[in-house]
Amino acid sequence: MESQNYCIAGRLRMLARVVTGLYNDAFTAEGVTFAQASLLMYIFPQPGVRQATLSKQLQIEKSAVSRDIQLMQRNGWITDNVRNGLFLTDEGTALAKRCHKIWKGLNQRVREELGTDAVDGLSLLSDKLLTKLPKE
Amino acid sequence: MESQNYCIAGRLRMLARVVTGLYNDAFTAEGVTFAQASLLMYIFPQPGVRQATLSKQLQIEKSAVSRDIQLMQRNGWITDNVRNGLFLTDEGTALAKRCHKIWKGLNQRVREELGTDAVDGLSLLSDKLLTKLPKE
DNA sequence: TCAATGAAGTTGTATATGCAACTATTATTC
DNA sequence: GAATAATAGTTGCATATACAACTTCATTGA
Repeated sequence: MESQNYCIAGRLRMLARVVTGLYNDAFTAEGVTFAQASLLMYIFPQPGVRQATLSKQLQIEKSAVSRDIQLMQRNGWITDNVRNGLFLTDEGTALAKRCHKIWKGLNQRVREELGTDAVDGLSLLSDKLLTKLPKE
Repeated sequence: MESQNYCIAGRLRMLARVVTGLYNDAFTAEGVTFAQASLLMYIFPQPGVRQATLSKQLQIEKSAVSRDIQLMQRNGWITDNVRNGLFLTDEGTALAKRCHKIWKGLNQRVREELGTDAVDGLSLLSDKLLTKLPKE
């Protein structure tokens, strides 16, 4: 092999940019970004979830979560009193469901196009990266 | 398998956040972010490279490249007359070399900790994602 | 030559993130 | 129960990105 010394971080960041664009396109019809749709879909099945929990689950810095939540609240998708756990409004709930439908189809399609091996490759990488390299 | 339906985009984005943090830490001593170090290391071997080329190589939107470059220019790492190709200043060149040294060690270490299989998994995923799913 | 095209860059606007420092809330210990 | 420690959330500040619209140049035809 030749280019077998590419940058792990650089490659992952590039792929993240590419798939983000791909997924974002699928959600523009709903007027949400993928990041927002993702949060909606994380909150939906765990009503009352704490920002700190989402921060760990998604590995997003707590201040970033705080701001994402504030934005979603301004959009009317999350109720007030954020410090006592997160709850979707009716509108937020409906949106989360529509996003999930979109996501399910898209993610399935992407998995098929990538193929089992590539997806398994991601799973393996993911496992190693999240368990072997956590901040000590 | 159970959790075999995770979100491809979500996972990639999470991994990108994690490795970004890891690589950023390694560059803080030099006062650069990984994103900046990466650009320096891309420009170094291709003096006079165009923003449009970097945009394609890194899959970063051209306006984002433009702003990254402006910032690096303000930092004194890139010469003026950006519209005629990018050139590192002496300071930028020296910094690029130091960054490359840091990167080489870190990336090697990360590769070893991840293991060949995980890295191959990333390579495969990368190949599929960049060839099979490009914006039509 | 000069108008039409197209590529490259820039700028307005917005989101997504991170780090540090600060505040607020809760839990622990004397 | 009050002081202290720990956890959660927020805010100031900065970078990284994206999309759309605009500007600059360079190319190409008639």
